[in-house]
Amino acid sequence: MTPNPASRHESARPGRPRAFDKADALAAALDVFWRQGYEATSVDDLTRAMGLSRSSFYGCFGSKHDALLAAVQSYADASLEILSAIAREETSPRVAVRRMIRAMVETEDTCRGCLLVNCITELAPHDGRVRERIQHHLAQVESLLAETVARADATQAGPTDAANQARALLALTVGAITLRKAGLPAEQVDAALARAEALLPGI
Amino acid sequence: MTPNPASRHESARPGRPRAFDKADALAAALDVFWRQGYEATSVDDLTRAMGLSRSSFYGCFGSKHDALLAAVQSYADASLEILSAIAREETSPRVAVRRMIRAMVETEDTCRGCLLVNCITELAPHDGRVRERIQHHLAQVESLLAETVARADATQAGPTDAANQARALLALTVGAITLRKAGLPAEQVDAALARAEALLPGI
DNA sequence: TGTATTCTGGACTGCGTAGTCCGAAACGTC
DNA sequence: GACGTTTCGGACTACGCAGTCCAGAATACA
Repeated sequence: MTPNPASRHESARPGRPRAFDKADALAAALDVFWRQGYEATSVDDLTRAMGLSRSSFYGCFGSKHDALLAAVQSYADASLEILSAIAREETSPRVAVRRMIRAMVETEDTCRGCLLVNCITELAPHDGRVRERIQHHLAQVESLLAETVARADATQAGPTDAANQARALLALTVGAITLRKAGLPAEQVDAALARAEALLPGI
Repeated sequence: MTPNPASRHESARPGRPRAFDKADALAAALDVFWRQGYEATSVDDLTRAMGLSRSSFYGCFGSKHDALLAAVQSYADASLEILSAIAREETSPRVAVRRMIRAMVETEDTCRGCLLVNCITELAPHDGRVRERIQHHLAQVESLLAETVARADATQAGPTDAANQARALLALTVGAITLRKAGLPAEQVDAALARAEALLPGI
């Protein structure tokens, strides 16, 4: 085990400085996990993509599993930042919801899907730490959607209803991401999304 | 490679007869793939669950990947049979759609999700044979849903609209399966599904 | 009974795996 | 410049992996 993991990640301490940027390395690792999944990714795949030796990798990230957790956290943080920026800046709640869903479905390379969705299907049932982080993120996204939905229709039944509606939108989004990954053409998935969005009251 | 794979799977030929039932063995393999995924499953896991030796496994199924394809096919066939039975027997199109979605979401053990959804996220982008079979199955399910939706509302825009609506329902279902796998409680997912279903016209 | 054919258990191969370890290099500080 | 600390490259370990192979057992057919 690493003797004192936490203290090794601080800055401004004596000794030879790290020759790589930790954030860059994590981004590279995230990319590999995103494309290949956890089990199908070897530490050699990671170190090659990150440009690190094995000892640098283990010294900095602890283990393959810890690196995944860090990647998941980084992805979730970035994703939530994008979504809350939309919620913050877009005055029309309808448009905000549409843009949030589009932002989740249309990543740079749709056949990779969403890292978090990939981790749910591959790992959630038997990996408690991954599951917890993803559940937390899902809850945050759901809240964000629920707030926006409630803003769109102040006359609706109540917060429970807004939560249910937000969860339905979330399910719709996750399903759209998965159908895209299965190879369905973008137009078909978009048409289905548009059809579903148009039917939700207040949106 | 197996010299003549196809001819080895017929019945009534000379020589020592197989000591196990192929369908039972396939069902056991399917179960393991379903729970663990493809990469995380070793051939030892499979042979142990199936009660076979390695040579029996390879002699009968060819390879780990071929076994997965057979399991996927078997799962898809059984799934489609259940759904078309509902479409055939249920006179109310509304109820039929609701029951079909419930049948897809509520498998015996929801934390395993759906084998086909699992295979999409794990394998679809880089495994053409798995992707083709799943795409074919998704198209069949979508057709079935579209027919039922059209039956519910003969006055609607047309077959394209029914297809879009069916695809939206499919996305919703796939998303609900994934959220269940992520550990969201059944009541919450059911409430979201009910909310979404109630809003689709003609359902 | 004899023969051809197929199954079966288990040993075996070659390779890929996650993670460890050590000597040397590179830095901050004194 | 010397010292303490950290990083780095790469060899190394022990094990798990998918797939092969073979000798023997079990059957159908003649």
